[in-house]
Amino acid sequence: MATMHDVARLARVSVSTVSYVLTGTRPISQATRDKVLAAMAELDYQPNAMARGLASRRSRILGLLMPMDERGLGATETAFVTGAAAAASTAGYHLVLSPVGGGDLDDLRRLATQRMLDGVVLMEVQLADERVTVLQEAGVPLVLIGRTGDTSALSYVDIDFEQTVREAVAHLVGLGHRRIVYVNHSAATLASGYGPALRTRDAFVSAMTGHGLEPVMIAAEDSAAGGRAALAAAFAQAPELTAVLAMNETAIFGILGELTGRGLSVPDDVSVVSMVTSPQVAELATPALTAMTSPGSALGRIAIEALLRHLDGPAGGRHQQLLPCALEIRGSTAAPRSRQPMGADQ
Amino acid sequence: MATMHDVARLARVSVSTVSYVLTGTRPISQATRDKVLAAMAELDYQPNAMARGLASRRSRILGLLMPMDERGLGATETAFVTGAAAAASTAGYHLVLSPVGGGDLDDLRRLATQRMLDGVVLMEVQLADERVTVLQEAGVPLVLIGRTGDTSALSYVDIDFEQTVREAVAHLVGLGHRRIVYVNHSAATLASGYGPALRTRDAFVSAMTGHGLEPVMIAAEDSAAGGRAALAAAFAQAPELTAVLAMNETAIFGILGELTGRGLSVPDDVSVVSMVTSPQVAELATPALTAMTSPGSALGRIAIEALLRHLDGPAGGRHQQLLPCALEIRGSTAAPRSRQPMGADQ
DNA sequence: AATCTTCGTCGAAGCGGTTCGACGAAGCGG
DNA sequence: CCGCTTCGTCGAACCGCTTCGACGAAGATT
Repeated sequence: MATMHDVARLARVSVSTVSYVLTGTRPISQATRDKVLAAMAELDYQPNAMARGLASRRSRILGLLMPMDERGLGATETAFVTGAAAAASTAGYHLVLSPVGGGDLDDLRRLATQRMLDGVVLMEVQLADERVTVLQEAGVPLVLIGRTGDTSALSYVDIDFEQTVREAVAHLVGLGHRRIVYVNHSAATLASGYGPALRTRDAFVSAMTGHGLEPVMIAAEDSAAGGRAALAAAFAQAPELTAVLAMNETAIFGILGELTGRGLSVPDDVSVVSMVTSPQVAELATPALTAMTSPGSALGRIAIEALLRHLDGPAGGRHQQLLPCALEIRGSTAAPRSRQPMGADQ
Repeated sequence: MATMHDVARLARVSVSTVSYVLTGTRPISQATRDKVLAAMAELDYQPNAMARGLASRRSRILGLLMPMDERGLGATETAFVTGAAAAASTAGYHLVLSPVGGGDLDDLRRLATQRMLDGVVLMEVQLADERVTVLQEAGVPLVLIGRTGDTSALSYVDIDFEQTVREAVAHLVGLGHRRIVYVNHSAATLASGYGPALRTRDAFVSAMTGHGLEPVMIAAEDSAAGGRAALAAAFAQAPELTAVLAMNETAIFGILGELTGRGLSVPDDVSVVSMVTSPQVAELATPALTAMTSPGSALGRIAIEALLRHLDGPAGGRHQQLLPCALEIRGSTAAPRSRQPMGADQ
């Protein structure tokens, strides 16, 4: 393994010159630069990341802390990760994914405090998130995906749930639906302060009310069984429902199964819209689901770019941005059977 | 940020003594150790990972190179990752996940060659995998999940596909099925030399032949549409089929949809077994799928443990191990309608 | 022409640890 | 009682790179 000294000797320059060629910190004449580059190529030189990190006090490693529960990562999260990785790589940074579950805050603290990470992107932030506190105390630059309850001081990128729900509801209302049920995450999730669940709930209420319609929300466990139960509950509360809006990638399959089980056809009897859903998952269902597609990879890229800005200038200030999901119409929505489309209010 | 010097000064010992307390490389008296530990606690000392890595030539970081395609990570892969992360953490190592796609071999080479990773676990290994070559050239200790074509020189952990297929077939045959179709990954995937697809194909042929039955295999694209097409092809080739064995988590939903579309009921008309499938996914379907559950987290743990053994003693030699999937019977398999169970051959 | 910048390069001092050789103090057998 | 290990500790030399101050050679300024 060649070192900088080897390169310097071969190129007949000093080590510092080699370093300047590498980092561009000081001007170097073209002739010298060429000599050095030739020597590096000949020796197949690769800088030692540890030494570089120690001397420069920057590891050039960014952490992406992601949740890893038993359910696995959806295509949405994956798009997010690849978007972030690409952005980091472009900027010459490595992105390491750390599967810190809820429990191991200590592990997180260690990572942050050992100066191994220049900055961190936090996924799936809770409204009150201990990890944020830990990282702030450790003084690690931070960008959130999602928002804490108090959004004042931190940088974040998040899905614009309000806008997304509004669009989804408008789509259904535009088709002529009046009785629309929103299937959210579980009651426990809501109680735990999961931002997306709470925000969409509120947005749904306000969107429906805005159309002069009555909002009905059902909480569903994240499982197929939960979806089936939720649909039953929905019919109990709103017997004439003609459309279901759901933000629960797991439950939605139960919902569809139960619909079929009741002899109801999608979309003729009941329209279904799935929110924050990747095209891949939407296509799994028969018929393919009309869905609000999340801006996954853009979200990842923007988060990393904001983080990098923080590293360069601490004066950078906060970056706060919301991105809406895009409506993609597939086979699971249509005008309700019993009425004409009403052209509604948009 | 306190350094070792600060700790040494406060404890009135030399830096090397502090280091020995930390690493346990040399004996230290209890009295001194206590003084040092007290000083560390008081200063809230955390060793600097970079400095430690530079001096010791070990980063204490293990890499897990995982594929990140658009489809996302299944629960199977996730279990794998969490198993690996837990094992690494127990041993005092960090595990970083690197989402290296197919393209960026350079990025991989850089990571490996910059001495940032002590060792690497490679997921989703192809029969002929360039990444293996790159890493071997870089001299990075390596453990594979999956196997290359030539298994002689490398350490690996893999699913025992032969055994898994044999069990799945035995289950169906035991129920009385005679016409069983195997839905594999796509023809392109097979052609690309994807080990699991090839091994299960061979195992299926041999298992069926062993029962005196004719093996019928269909290649399916990894999509719901692919599954539907595959089922149509299956009925074309084997009109009286009563059971489908599938190893394609995506296509299986299309298969189920198409079955329902044809007015066939699962499991009464056709039994379905899904291979290398997590309980979470199996439960998504209605009825829940009888599946061969992969030993995900065990696989991850074992891979990391083998890797750590490589780091300690290069004399460690290879570690090669196969783990079978466990049959979990749910609602998608039953005796075929037209015949009695036959008690078959086990 | 003398002085002042700017440019390009060098040498050396760290960055925060690990590790090796050395060395005094005990503990030991003979 | 003496020489010989063993134990516990220290000092110093790195690990491979960045970065700062210095300095000679040009080019610009007056």
